[in-house]
Amino acid sequence: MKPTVHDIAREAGVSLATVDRVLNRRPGVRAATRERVEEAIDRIGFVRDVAAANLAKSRTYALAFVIPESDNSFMQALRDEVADARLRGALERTDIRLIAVPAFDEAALAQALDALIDNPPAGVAVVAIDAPAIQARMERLHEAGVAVVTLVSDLAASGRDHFTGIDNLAAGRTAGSLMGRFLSSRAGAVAVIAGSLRLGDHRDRLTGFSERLGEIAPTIRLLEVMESQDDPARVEALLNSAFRDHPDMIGVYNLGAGNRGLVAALTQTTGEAPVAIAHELSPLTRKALEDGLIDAILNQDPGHEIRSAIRVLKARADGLPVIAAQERIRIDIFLKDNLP
Amino acid sequence: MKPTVHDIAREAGVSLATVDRVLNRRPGVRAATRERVEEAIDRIGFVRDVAAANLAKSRTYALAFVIPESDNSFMQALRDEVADARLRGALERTDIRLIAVPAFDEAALAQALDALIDNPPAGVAVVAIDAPAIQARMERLHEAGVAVVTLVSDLAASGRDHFTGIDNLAAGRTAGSLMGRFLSSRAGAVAVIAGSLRLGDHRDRLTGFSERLGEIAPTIRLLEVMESQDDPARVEALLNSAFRDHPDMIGVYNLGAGNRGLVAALTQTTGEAPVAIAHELSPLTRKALEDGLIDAILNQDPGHEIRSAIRVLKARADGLPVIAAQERIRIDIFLKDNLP
DNA sequence: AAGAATATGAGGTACGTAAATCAGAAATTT
DNA sequence: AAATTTCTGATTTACGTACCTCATATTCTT
Repeated sequence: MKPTVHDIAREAGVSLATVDRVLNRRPGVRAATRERVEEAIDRIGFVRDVAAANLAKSRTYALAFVIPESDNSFMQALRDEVADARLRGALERTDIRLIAVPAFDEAALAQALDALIDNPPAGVAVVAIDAPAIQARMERLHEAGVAVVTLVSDLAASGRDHFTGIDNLAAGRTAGSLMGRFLSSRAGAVAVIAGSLRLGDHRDRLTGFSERLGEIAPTIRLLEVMESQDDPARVEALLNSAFRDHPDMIGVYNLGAGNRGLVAALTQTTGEAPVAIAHELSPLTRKALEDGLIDAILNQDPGHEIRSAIRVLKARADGLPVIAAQERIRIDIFLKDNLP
Repeated sequence: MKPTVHDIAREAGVSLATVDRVLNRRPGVRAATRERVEEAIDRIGFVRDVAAANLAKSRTYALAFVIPESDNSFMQALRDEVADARLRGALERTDIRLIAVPAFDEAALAQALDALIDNPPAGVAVVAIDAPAIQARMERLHEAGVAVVTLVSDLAASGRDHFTGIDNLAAGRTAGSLMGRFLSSRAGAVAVIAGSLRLGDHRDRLTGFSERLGEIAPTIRLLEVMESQDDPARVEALLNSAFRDHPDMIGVYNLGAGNRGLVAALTQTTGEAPVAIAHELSPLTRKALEDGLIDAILNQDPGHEIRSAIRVLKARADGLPVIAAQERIRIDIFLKDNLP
């Protein structure tokens, strides 16, 4: 039979109250007694029954998710996943609030965080803009005992407890590998479009891509990176002019959002189709993959990210350790053949 | 506040006992009353608190995993994951038994299943051999009210409730895509090694691979498939002779186990390295990826599979529906750049 | 209409933990 | 040695559900 708190008490020769004090780090236990209890816990292999504990605590974890209200499908999916998690809240004893803030708007984000500082939940997950004002607020939350997680895009250095998102340098390298191998030994130019190089994740992807492509396909000429602000129209315009200016363009990597523009530009190309690689699986990119317009999609699963963030926030709120390996978000590669 | 059974009782104007009878399908409730209660449940949006329910039931789910005792790293990993899940059992209220049976041994598997029929757990997960004797036993278990899941390798048609594993046809196509694209427009031969074509998953992979490679790279000459019985030594021998017999061999796909033999054979090749694709990430294949010996690894995550199987078995044991989308096992593609 | 059968109500205990109270013991200070 | 502070024990209630018993109400049989 699974050992219970009563077994600890008996085993350590103390009362239930003392066991409770030790288990829940309440004061009023001499060091010697505490050790006796902990030793008994180890000896009989007691594991707290989380279900019963939560039931007794009737604890709910108040969590807040701060996510930009961009209309790109990835952020949309992220918000949808939060909404889903919100519905599951009753079962998981979470009370989740979704706070949508204007995208790229540092002031609005800062304001949202200030509101959270005034009325702090147990944990906060933020798709952060890497700016001092934001970092300062993250640290303030952290110091107030709030569990803090950055989502998708990390801060350079911050009071965050954890980053939930992919390794964007590795993602860029992966894109570089695929581009290089798909192009094989062909010679020509490759265009790269970023949303904004002020975003840490976009910078990392660019770095990784350039490095790896250089290693694997030195004959390729990498065009200067273009910035789209994640705007599909701009992506399309930039690409169209690039195709015009560089007739030998044989590859495109869109490392940001705005894939609608990528697909539009690719549809218009004539002659041999360029190799196209982009990020984030959506109905649009899925169809483009199936149609052969796009050759590979790198993806981070928004559902995984939200669920991981929730697990981490709950664990941190309880002062429990996080199993890093379990919370690593994978870089998925999708071809038309392994679509989920 | 989350509604409880008491709220249902009040709302439906019945006693707690009646609510309990309705919730747990106990007899002794008139149809009209039952409807009143169910209507109240819907109206107030009651969701049973699973944690409290399990606590009250002090229910544990007795589950059995039947897995071949092959020494290849994937089956090893699968068994390790079961062992891990076993340790978590106290928390998740599962009592998991791992039954290792000799690989490829139909009689031993049948015997193991017979033992389970005599002393049926709540759920069984089996890495099944596709044979009538096995199917019959699966159906017998199913009819005895045991939740039944096939693991990794599915049966053609069976009384199973669910298949936990990847779509192997899609996996084969994915391998075909990668092989075709990595080889680009080169001409030459590609070798395929299977474990045994009597295994459904290996057959599917082969079919997918051949189809897709034919579509994408018609200039490639596909050598006749070789069978290794998942034995590394045989894989190596087969490959060595293939390299000798076909000097234009530019690609290898090992769709079964025995990657140690693949790596050994690849290490000995001279001249331009062939494109190599294999299944299952392990320390060995990981290193081969990093060293550039292997170009891509397709992977199914054993941890995901075991956890998914447990979720499905628990849900089935409770008569709850399974969210198919959530239980789909993905085909992971790993290059040296996106290793986890 | 009496008896039998079936529905329902009322109330309790249990699951394993949290959290509180209060009394008494032990250690520390004065 | 007395007063104070710090530990510890004993006991209780609560969380939401399951499951049991017993009593009473309602319906069905004959």
